[in-house]
Amino acid sequence: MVARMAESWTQEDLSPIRDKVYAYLKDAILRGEYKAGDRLVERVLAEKLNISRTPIREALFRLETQRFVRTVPRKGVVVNEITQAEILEVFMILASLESLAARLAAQKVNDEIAGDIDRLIAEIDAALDNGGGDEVELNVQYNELIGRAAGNPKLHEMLVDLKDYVRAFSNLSSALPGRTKEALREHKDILGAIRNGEEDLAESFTRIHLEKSRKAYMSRSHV
Amino acid sequence: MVARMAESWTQEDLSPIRDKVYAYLKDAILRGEYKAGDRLVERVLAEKLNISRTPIREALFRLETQRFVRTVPRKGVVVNEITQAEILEVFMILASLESLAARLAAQKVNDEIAGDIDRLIAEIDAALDNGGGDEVELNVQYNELIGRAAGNPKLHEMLVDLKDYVRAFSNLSSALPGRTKEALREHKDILGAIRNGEEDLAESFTRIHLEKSRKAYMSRSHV
DNA sequence: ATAGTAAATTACGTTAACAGTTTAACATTT
DNA sequence: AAATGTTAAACTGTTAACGTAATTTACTAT
Repeated sequence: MVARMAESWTQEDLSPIRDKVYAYLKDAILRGEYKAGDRLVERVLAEKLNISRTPIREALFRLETQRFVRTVPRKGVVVNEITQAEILEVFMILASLESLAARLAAQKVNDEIAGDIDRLIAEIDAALDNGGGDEVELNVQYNELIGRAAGNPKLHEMLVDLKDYVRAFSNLSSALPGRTKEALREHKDILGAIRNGEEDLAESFTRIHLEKSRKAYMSRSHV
Repeated sequence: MVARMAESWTQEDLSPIRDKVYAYLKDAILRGEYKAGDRLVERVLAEKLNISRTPIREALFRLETQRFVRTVPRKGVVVNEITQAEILEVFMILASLESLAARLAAQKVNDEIAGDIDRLIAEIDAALDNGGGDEVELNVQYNELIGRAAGNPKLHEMLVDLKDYVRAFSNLSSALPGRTKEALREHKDILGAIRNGEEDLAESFTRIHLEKSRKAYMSRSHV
């Protein structure tokens, strides 16, 4: 039938252009292609992506409410420059919310989640032995698992946003060489505590983990 | 000088229309003028406010990223209906972040903040004696004070957003008759703990306060 | 009378054009 | 040569119009 083909086509194309632009720009900022202070000129972007200015503007407004860019009235939008102080503020908030998530996950752990945790721990072990693996992917899985286990989608969403925010403005993408392995081990400890339903331990481990991450970031950015 | 006059004039008119529309719509949602499920038709709003659709759209996009409305592609935007579960999720997050703020405030308390706290406590006492006063204003002052004392603007901003969110979708504006006085007393306890630099106490009081607020909300919404 | 279909209406998605402001270059004057 | 005034280019803010998809309405045929 033609209808089905048309449906799959429109389905693909149903997402407004603004969403694609938003994804493109956010990714570019997260990857460091656009750096703090860079101007994002609507017409330039419109020509580059071969669309009109409107979807660009709409994407920029979304980035503005998430503080990735700031718009100066009548002047334009620039990639936000962020102070070290603000990053430390976010680390503090992250510590609070991540430990909450860990505690909730430990409270609500069940057989299904436990199985998922076992699988992820096994993958982490393998990565630690083989000296690497895809740490980024493991990190994503870790966050997804905790988010699901905590049973609080709103919390998960906020955590994702906050981590994106930190990542964008601290160039944490290529983290410290020794730190990734350490982080994996810390994740293992947290997952183990959650698996056993030990709320207090899961929360403490998470707080320690975030504190170490913060120190690693600070020692790096002071160079 | 002409320059100063011109400056104050442009200052006034510098804010784009979209900001005014955003303020108008958000206020309307917070006041309950637009309720969950109501459609917000761009053209209708544009005619009502005597402007074109574009600033309307821009304001709606901002409201969308803050989850006050949701837009269905090709259909339009409606005021978000929120589940009870999600409100409870937000209460949990609020408890975590507010207790963090209270702890930080207690850590960083100084003479200036202590003086402000004393003044606010005196106002609360007066309100409690006179049987009321402007509780809403006292609430705002309480939040501003804690936000300032905690020295974490990002945290303060998130708290404001989350509270707006809860307020919009729980019709908490006209709270329970007995609850406002109780809340004022709890605020007093928290402020006292902060004033004395007692971190643990400030955090505990805040957790208890939020837990009571949650229960009050739940008992109310189950009617 | 009902069901199915076609037309008209509605409303969003996008584009293009216009208006107003800011920035920058340039010329003029001291 | 420096400073100031003027002009032009660039960019955002806003409007209006067009295209398209979805919904509703009305009409026709059974």
